[in-house]
Amino acid sequence: MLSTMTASRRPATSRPAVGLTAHRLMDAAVDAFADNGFHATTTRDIAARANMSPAGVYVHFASKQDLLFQLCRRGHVLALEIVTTARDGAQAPPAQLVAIVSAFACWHAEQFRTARIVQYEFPHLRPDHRDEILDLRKQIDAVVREVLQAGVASGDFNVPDLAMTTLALQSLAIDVARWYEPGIRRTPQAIGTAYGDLALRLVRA
Amino acid sequence: MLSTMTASRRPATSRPAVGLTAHRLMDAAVDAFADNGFHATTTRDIAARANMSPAGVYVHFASKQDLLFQLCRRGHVLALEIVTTARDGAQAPPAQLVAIVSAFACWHAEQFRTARIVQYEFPHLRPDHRDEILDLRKQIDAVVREVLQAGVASGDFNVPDLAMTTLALQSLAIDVARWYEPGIRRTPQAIGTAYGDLALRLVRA
DNA sequence: CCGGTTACTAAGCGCTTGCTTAGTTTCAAG
DNA sequence: CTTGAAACTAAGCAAGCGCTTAGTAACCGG
Repeated sequence: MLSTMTASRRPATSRPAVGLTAHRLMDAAVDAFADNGFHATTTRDIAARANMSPAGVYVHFASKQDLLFQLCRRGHVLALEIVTTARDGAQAPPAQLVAIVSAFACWHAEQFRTARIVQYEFPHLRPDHRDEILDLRKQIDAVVREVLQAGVASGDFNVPDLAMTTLALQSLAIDVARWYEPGIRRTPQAIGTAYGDLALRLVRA
Repeated sequence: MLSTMTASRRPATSRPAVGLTAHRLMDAAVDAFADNGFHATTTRDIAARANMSPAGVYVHFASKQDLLFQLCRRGHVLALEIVTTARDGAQAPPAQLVAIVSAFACWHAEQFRTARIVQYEFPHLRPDHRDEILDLRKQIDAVVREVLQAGVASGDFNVPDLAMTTLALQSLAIDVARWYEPGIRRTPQAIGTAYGDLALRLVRA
C-alpha cells in the first residue's frame, strides 16, 4: 500500500513522501465521515480531531471533496488488494471463493469506518472522481465473477444466474459494514469464517 | 397501504385526515433524502419539490428531523407489514422463507428510495426517535429468526449459526437498496425471485 | 547570514442553512 | 356578514458553513 509507507518525520532528503500530518488528517477524516457522514462533517471537526486549525487542512488537501476522494480511492485500492490476495492464496475455486468472501467480510468489520466511506459515501463524489472509483469497483466485481465462472466450469458450483450471484456474494460482505460495531459479540475473524461458509452454501452444486 | 389512501381535497367534513400537502411534502422529502442524503438536503429543496415556499414545510412538520422521523417510521412499519404478510401467506418454513426474502428484496428494489432512508438515513435520527425505530427493526428480525427456527425444528433447514444467518438473509435484501437503480436489466420481481432462491440455498439441510 | 519554501494559525469573508415572524388568503361555522 | 382557525408566503435572522487571506515560525541550500 503506497499510502501507508514510511511516515518519515522530516526526512533527510527533501521528499516528504506523503506527509505525517496528511495521514493524521486522513485518519481524522475517516472517523468523522464514518461517524456523521460526509455532508454532516465539518472541516472544523476534521481539523479538531487532527489537532489542527481549520485552515491547516487546506495545506494538504484542495477541498473537503478532495479529502473524501483520496480516502475513497485508498479504501478501494485496499479492498481490491485484499480480494486479489485472498484469491491468489488458494488454488481451486471453492477454496478461492471462501478465502475471498471471508477476507472481504472480515475487512468490512475490522475496517468498518473505511468500509462505510467506500460503500456509502462514494456516491457523493463528483462525477469525474466517481468514474475513477467505479473502475476499481468493476475490478473487484470481476475477481468474484471469474472465480464463480471457474467453479461452474470445474463442476464445483451450480450458479443459475452468474451476475446476480456475484452481486449477492458481495452484498453479504458489504452489508457487514452497515451493521458491525466494535464491542459486538463476534470478532471480525469469526464473521469472516461464518461468511465464507455461507458463500459456499450459495453456490454449491 | 395506509399512506396512499384517498387524497381527499378539502373534504366535506372538517377532518383533513393526514393532509394532502403533508403527503406531497413527504413524497418530496423521500426523493430528496434518497437522492442526496439527509444532511445534504435543504428544506428549501424539499419545499421546491413540493411546490411550496420554504416556510410552508413548518406548517406540517416541526423540523427537518421530524420529517425524517415520520418517513422513517412509515417506511419501517411498511417493511414489517411486508415481511409478516409474506410469512402468513405460506405454511411450511421453506415456503415462508422464500416468500419473506423474495418480498423483502423486491420491496427494497421497487421502493428503493424509501428503503434507502429506512436503511441508511435512520442512524442520523435523534436517540429517542432512533429507539422507537429500533423496536420495529427488532420485530422484523424476529420474524425472520422465528421462521429459521421453525425450519430447523422441522428438519428442513440446517443452520449452524442462527443469529448470523438471520442477519445474512436480511443483508441480502437490504443491500438491494444500495445497488438498485431504475432502468436496470432486472425487474424488482425478478430480483425477488432470484433472492428467494438464494435464501433457500443459504439454509437448506 | 541570507532568500525561499513549507507548515501552520488567527481572523474573517461571503454564503447558505434551518427556522421564525408578520402578514395574507381561504373558508367553514355561527 | 362576522369571526376565527388553518394554510400558506415574503422576508429575513442568527448561526454555522467551506474556504481564503495575511502573517508567523521553522527550516534548508547556498
